[in-house]
Amino acid sequence: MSSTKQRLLDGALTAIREHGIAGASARTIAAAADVNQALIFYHFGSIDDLLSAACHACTATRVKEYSKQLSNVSSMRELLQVGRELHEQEKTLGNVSVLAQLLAGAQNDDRLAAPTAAALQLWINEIESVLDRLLNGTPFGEVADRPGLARAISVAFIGLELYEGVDEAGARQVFAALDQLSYLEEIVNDLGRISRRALRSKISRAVRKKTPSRPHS
Amino acid sequence: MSSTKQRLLDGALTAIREHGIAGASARTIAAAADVNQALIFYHFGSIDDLLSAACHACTATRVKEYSKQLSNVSSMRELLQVGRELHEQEKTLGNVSVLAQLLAGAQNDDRLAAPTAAALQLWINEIESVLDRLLNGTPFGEVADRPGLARAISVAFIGLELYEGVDEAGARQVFAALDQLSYLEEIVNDLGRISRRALRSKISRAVRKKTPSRPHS
DNA sequence: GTCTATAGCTGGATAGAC
DNA sequence: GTCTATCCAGCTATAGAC
Repeated sequence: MSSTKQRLLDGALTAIREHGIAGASARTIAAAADVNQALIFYHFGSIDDLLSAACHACTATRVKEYSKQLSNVSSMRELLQVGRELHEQEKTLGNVSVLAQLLAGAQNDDRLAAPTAAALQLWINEIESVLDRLLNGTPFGEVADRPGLARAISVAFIGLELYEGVDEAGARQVFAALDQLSYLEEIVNDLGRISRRALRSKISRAVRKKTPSRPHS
Repeated sequence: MSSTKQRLLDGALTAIREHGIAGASARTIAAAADVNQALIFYHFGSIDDLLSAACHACTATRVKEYSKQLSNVSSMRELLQVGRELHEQEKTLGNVSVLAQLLAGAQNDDRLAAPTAAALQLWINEIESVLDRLLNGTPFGEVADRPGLARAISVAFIGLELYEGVDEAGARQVFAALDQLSYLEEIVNDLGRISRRALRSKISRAVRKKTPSRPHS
């Protein structure tokens, strides 16, 4: 990989972190990369394409970094703990989630939408495989919509990252509340142990009685 | 209220919805408001101040609109249903959450941060009062961190709004999964009825045994 | 591959006539 | 309060020398 290309990828991330998606221009990116501005177009064709490539590379790296920790997670509480560490690291790295900025920018830029969705999907896949492990063997696990839950967890985290930027104390409170909530999982599991079979059939019935959500595209 | 001021507030929202926070410039806003560009500075002083005022007014209106529905909510499932309606309406209104765009912009603009946090707080307060009603009398309600949970729900919703913009089908899946999850609430309540006192003490013990999250600032 | 230079816009903000 | 006109900084993108 040509060193310039790599510098531009890094510079794009720096620019997003320091100026947000709105301020990630050819000039700020080139300055952050310490590279001539015109080289962005030579190597990537457009700003959008550079941002997309940078976001994908950055996300892939971070998913890999956390993949091992996630593979050791054996409860919702532990998953939350990993989320907390990830959140702390994001804050240290520059107080902004690159993915959240791209998501915001993608709302009104069609060329950014698909690459951003693809980057987010990397996290979703990772979370889904954690859920697979956690839910196997539990009463709820037999009927749980794991892809849906994985998406819910991932996008909720994005929202939290954005919230952190405007209310740090509030974000801490969210983590405290989720921590508390995660204890309910164990309690439900305990209760389940009391009459596991009854619980299982109750869950199946309750969940299935609702209008089936037909997959749609 | 001078009609021009109101037109500018509306125009700012239109511009955010159509172009995102990055494209909400004096010129696009003035065009959407059908008002001379220089009047933004006469009436509001700066773009940031206009955006802040518009965001606050818009959020206050929408909170009021949904306040009655929220006051009738008597279960998590119903709360989710209101969330779904709100989400559908946002989509119809222009496929973008104004608050989410402001939140993204506020990450790197200090003058936007506090007003955005204040607007978001309007939703958080509303959700918190719903939680107060829902949790009163339940075993978990006695120890639940309601302000924290209200924030968690609110910011998760913001994340979902952003996700919708890049993956519509994925967002639908999230709602389906949450719907499914919301049935667990009833099941847990049922189980609780079996041995309510045992459950209550179990929850209290479990939740309190963790490191107390000291309020911090 | 990298540079300078520049075209052609759009940005926030202000001055000053009315 | 509203308008025109304008300053100047910043923007994306390209042309063309090296």
